Amino acid sequence: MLQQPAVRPAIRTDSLRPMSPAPRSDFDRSANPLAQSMQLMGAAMSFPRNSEIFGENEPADYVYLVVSGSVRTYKILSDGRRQVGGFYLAGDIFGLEFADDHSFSAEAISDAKVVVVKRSALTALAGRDAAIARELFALTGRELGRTRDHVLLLVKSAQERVASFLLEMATRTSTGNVVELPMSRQDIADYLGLTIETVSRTLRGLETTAAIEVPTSRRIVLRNRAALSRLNS
Amino acid sequence: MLQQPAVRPAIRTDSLRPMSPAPRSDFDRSANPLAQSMQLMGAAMSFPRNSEIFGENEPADYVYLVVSGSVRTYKILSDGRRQVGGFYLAGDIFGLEFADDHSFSAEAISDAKVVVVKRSALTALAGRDAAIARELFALTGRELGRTRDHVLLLVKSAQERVASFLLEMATRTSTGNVVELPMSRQDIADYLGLTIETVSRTLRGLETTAAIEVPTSRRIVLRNRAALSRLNS
DNA sequence: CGACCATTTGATATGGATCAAGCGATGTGG
DNA sequence: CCACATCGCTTGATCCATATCAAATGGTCG
Repeated sequence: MLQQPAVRPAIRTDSLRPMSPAPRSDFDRSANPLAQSMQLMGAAMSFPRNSEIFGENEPADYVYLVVSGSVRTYKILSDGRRQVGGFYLAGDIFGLEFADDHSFSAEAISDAKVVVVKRSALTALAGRDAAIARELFALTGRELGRTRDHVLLLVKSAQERVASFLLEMATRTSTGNVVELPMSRQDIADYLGLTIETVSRTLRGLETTAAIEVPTSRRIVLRNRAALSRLNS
Repeated sequence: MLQQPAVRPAIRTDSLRPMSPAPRSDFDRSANPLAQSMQLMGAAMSFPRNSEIFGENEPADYVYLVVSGSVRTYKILSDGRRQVGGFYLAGDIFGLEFADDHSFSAEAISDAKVVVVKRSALTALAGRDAAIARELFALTGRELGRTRDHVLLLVKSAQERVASFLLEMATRTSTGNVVELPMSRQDIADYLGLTIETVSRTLRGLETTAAIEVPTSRRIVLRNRAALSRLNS
């Protein structure tokens, strides 16, 4: 059901160092002033695939910017099931909290470079710089919007959930009609509130109706966006 | 399935007037500085039961504070189903948006008094008053937290959803173990992503196990919170 | 090559939806 | 003030989408 027991490496301060020249998938940090500031203020860290970045109930003293790779946030429910709260790709900011502690855990989906900024430093900067404050507020608003969409996703049929997910990923990665999924079927299932079997079968179903192609399990080609959107609700 | 077609009264400016002496269930506005400011800045309006306060896709030019009564926000999905986003009781603020338009509709569940504040006025005030800005930010954080909890709710079993809902309502209304529900079974069902039949049967089930009592359909007595919490996940 | 792990595929079980009545409270017109 | 219509809720019978259990397949890495 749940995948491998989470490795839990201590945060490795030896990997704190200035960013090296950007590898291919690094985020263009000139785009977003908040991400830009975080780059300047923060420390770059590397997290190997499946390693924990922070844990639920740990103090939320840092905010994180994905430079490369991708990240999932999740929560383990009392019955052992895992609910994935969201996926964060290069350029995305995660770990934003309003309470003292994190309400989710975060793990690297693939080897990830992340810039880590002290939350207190960020709020202090927001106090001095109104543009940053606005940006931070807007970011929170986007996170809220995304979470509201997640709620809507979870009341739809399996087909609708998978179709919505694919369209969302296509928008976020914007590589034409080819979506490279960084996450496993289990991650997708736990995000959509389905089982891996249902995700797999649903993808197969969409392939059968020629809405998508699945050349490899991590690569999906959208063949008929209109059909997917029609399912989208 | 969906209840009566929404009445759609124009906003009645004749009800714009200073607050009269608080009726019994009015919110104690001294508690929250943001609510306090909204009281001062805003106009009081009354909305009859089931009337629309704002509609999805309308410009989000106002923010709302519930003075008395209660409010639901919701969205109609393409297949006609309704998803309730949340319930807002006296003292709660709703209608907060970060885009130009509302992403949900809002209706009065029972006759409701609401204070309406221009969004631009509120953001202007936040620009001048750091305490208000903080409060607004914190409010957004709470809304985000509540929405994240809603996500977690929707992946649980019917029993767990209903139990969680009852516990949440008990916390929010804090009338000991007696919960007076302002909303219909249909409202609850659409919030929990279930049908009214399932909500009804699940309440009956909880009653059978002596976790709750249901003296009238709108009144629930929590007899065994521990049992409910155990279901809560 | 062989082991391991993710994914797919198949067979069956089940929780909640759907369809269909029944029931009780509330309000309305005669 | 009663008979009756209405509406929200409950209860019952059946169906179906997705979960669960089980096994086969395929890709990756030592």
